[in-house]
Amino acid sequence: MEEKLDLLRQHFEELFALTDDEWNFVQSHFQYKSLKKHQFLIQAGQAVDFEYWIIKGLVKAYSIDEKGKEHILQFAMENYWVSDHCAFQHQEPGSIFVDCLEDSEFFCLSLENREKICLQVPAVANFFRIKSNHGYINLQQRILSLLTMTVESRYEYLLNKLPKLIQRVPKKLIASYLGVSRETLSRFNS
Amino acid sequence: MEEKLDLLRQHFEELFALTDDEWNFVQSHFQYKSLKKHQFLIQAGQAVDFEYWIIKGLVKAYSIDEKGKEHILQFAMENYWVSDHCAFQHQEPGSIFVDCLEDSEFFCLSLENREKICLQVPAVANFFRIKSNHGYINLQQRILSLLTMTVESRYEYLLNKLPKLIQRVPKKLIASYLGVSRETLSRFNS
DNA sequence: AGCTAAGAGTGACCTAAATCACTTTTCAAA
DNA sequence: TTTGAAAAGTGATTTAGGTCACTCTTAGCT
Repeated sequence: MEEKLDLLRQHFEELFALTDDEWNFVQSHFQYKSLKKHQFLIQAGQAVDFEYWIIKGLVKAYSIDEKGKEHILQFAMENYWVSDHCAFQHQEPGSIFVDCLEDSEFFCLSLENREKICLQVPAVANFFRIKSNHGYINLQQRILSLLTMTVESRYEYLLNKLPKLIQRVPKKLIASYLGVSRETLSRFNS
Repeated sequence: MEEKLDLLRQHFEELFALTDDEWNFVQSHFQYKSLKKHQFLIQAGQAVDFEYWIIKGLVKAYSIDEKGKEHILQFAMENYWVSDHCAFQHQEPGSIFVDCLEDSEFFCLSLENREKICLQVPAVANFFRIKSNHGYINLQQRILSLLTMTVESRYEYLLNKLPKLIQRVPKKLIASYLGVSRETLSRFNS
């Protein structure tokens, strides 16, 4: 467990250094969780008590439409943060699912604890500020790619941006992430 | 100008209170700018020196594809923050345009000044942390709406979410925001 | 008030991608 | 090592939405 917490500390300190005292305070607000492939981290309709930092593994966050079709909002792996951020922030029942594509391990942070460590340790507030900002920028680029690019160039762009991800994820899920049918994506690869 | 700065202070204090000293420090890092309808706040290819808080007015942020077609990334009005966040954060030439749909006024914040006030005043770091988080949540919902909803329901959703905006913006721009052609949107309205 | 230009509606036609149906390949669990 | 299920490929058909061309309407400007 010590090494796992070290990874988390390194993750924080990529942006802002923490004193040992600060880190001890911060780390005491996380709890550990481990799940097997196919298990759910978050289910629509249920309370979303945590955001999760992924120590190891791979998950998909997705919503299911009226026709039962799955739409991938995000893939998240080592060093990523994942949650139903909307439900988490407003402390209401979630509307998306998050499940494991591989056996995965997480550090869990409740909203109360997040606010506590942000108010207590300014470096942590700044960490999440910068992280959120990066996330915002990424989502803006994804929106632009959905609005401006063809399916084919969206796929190439993703291949280029996250090559390791593609190896770990079935193509039908990539298709869903790109907003295109499995069949159409298949016709481009070949 | 005093009343305008008061508006900005109110905006900050919606989330976290500031002492008068803190506020004086913070506000000294902003500068005022005013533009007429059709003038550019940001142009692709040029440096993006600021993020902008909108005191009054309405702007559109958009990118232009190879065919010269405009794709709206964001509309922003009173109390919104707008920039080419990606270029701003990385201090590189921008890739989007922002221009005024109405005469508009702004408070401008440079990256250097933003970091300065965030490190100096934790409440400001927390303010931007929460704001970024809200922005992230909004963009996730927009992505989901692009992936899961039909054009018609995306339009209804937007009408419902930002009714005042629709009144101030030509429908062809709404169409562009929704990722659909002017003609197709027109057929739904009627 | 009159004029220009932008915005908006609408019909005809076209195309990219969805859908459906089926086959082939890959992989993991018994 | 077999075997059943998930993943992936592919052909035929359908369809939502794009594009083009034109008209009608609205809003600034002088």
